[in-house]
Amino acid sequence: MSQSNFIPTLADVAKKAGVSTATVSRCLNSPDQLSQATRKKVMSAVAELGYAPNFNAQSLAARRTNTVGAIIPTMDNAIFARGLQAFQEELGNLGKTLIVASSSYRPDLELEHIKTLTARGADGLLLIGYDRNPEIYNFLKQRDVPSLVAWAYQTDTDQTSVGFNNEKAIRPLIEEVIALGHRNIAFISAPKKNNDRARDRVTGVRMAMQRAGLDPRSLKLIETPYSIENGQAAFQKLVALDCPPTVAMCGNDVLAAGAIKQAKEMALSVPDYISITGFDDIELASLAEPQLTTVHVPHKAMGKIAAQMLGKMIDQQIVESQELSTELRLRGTLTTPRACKLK
Amino acid sequence: MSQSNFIPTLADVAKKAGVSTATVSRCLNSPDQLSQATRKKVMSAVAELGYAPNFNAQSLAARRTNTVGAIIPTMDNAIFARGLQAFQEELGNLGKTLIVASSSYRPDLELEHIKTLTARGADGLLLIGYDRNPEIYNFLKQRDVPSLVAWAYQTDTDQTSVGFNNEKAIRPLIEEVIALGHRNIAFISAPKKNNDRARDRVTGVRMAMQRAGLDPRSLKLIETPYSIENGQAAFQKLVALDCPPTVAMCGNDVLAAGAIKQAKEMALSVPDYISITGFDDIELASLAEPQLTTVHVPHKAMGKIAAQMLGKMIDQQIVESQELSTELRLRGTLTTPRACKLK
DNA sequence: TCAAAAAATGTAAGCGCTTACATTGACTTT
DNA sequence: AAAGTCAATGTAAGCGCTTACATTTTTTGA
Repeated sequence: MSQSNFIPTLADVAKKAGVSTATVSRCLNSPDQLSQATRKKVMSAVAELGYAPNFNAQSLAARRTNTVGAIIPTMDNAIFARGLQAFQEELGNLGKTLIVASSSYRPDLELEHIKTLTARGADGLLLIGYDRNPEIYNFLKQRDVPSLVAWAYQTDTDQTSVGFNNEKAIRPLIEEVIALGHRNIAFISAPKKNNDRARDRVTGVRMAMQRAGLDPRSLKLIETPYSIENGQAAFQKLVALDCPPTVAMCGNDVLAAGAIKQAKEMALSVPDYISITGFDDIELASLAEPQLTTVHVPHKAMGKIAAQMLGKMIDQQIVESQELSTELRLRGTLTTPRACKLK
Repeated sequence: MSQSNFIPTLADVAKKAGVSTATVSRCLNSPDQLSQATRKKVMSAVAELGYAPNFNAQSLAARRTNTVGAIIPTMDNAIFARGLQAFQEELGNLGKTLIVASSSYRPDLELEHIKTLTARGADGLLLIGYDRNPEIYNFLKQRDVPSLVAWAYQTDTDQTSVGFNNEKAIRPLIEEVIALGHRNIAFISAPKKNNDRARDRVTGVRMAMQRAGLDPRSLKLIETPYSIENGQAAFQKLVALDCPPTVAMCGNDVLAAGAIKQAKEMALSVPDYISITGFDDIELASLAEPQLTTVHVPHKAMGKIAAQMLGKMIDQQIVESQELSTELRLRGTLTTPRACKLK
């Protein structure tokens, strides 16, 4: 307790202010219960000592942490980084702190993080997508921790969510592709396993093909984790095919960026030789050359709304799932297929 | 305590295993102190009850949190997102959790977050850059919280850091610019106030000009926060000048991307009419058209090393600041100035 | 003016852990 | 066989807060 790094406690403040610890606690948590005079006394003691409450003690005693956890696949993807940034800002407004963990798209890691965050007493959890072991949902229910699913929206579940329906979101895009005359379609997707968003996008494409009288099984599908390099590799595989597709639709913009890059390296004209589309509309999309045709997703808004919803859920309020709308962004990488121009 | 959402405590485990709470605690924290038999008993009780320690109680009692805090300007910038992702992964390996806060480049917010994170008992703090009120450093010292500065490296301070010297990092780039014959140079920087990294880059440029016999005051400097739009606006201002520069050097790649975009919109050829350079070498850089000449920074490695260093600092080990090296990436956006080709 | 109600404050029992210290046996030594 | 070691475990005192309940003070109303 040398004067140099002495950390004051509630009791120190109480002594200095000449009141009980309960009063100090009240002064900090519900000031209106105190008389003006006492409040002033306490406040100046707080200021003088530079007191800051010990968070752990606070949480332990009050049984709430004012902390929410978010488990995202990776921060190293603009869409999550951006959404999380907004999420965190709004959380700050609500007086809550964020703890982030990333699962690297691995269910086992996700489970582990969920347990850790729960042990830390997270008041609520933000999860990405629906797909996970029911065991996890049971655990959450058992622990009574509210959780919000983001980046996805489904109606056939009681899990609250904020996001969009991926199947529906990709629909205008695939319909445009088909309308332009494409019949030889490829899709570069993230691995569909454990990833409902990726899966729903593919399903959306297949359904539209069916509706248009095309054989959904004719879709050339490649699954590969999101990254520029993987996008390049997948694209290369596609154009090496006997009968290369006239359009390479991509599960997200990062993959699409890889495809564009590879096309350039191979001196294949986009979109004249082959069209390319993305999903997400990150900055990259409008910076690419030509600009990427993609589906715009309101990541920032989603993060903000997620924070508000989770805040309410933590306060035991009933919250309805919220569907956000996405928007087709037609830009330069999509045109009619090479074989049937002017068809 | 209904069977449904009953959360077991240490005491419950102890009772079930027929031992004292101390034994259970030891079993979890230093198992080798126990006899094989007891350990087994305890472990199975733990498993049976699905026990997980309450983090807050743990921290309160043990006076350490196994948590580190990071305060970054924004997650919404690939460099920090990437660095942080690596930081967090490595932290996970060390059994520590990360709490992130973002300051939005505002010193007041940074201070506030530092206080919050300290109150939460963060065992250590990751900070970006050196520039901050001495009051903050005093606070940290007083509270005895180890802190590591990243994304910068300076020798004339006792604050431990991991990063690179921004002045030095930009040197090969500006020297190349000058060597190519550019004499009318512009620099689009982030606001230099409270941002040593931005400032050092400008200083580096000025110093090189001086060394080359150019007047450093002739540097056309624009300060604007990092964003594509701001890059565009700044670039527009530059080319509207009576005597537009032959090269627009940018404080980072995001600004540079904006500049390239604007150049395209104005149909000004890059690099023939005007050269553009960036800093950071984010994915964008090699995706742009033409590819951006920039300075490569090892963000991922920095994040990882930062975690290791901070881990050691928390364990009271002495740690030396570490300098990382950057590398010039000459690509397509830089060439000789229009006025003096073949000079 | 005085009892009753309301407001302000104090008392003290935890919250779920860790850990210094005490205790208990089982083994060594001599 | 007594004394000393040492490993394994138990006891219990906190860690710094919150909050139910008790107590005191002030306000109110008739």
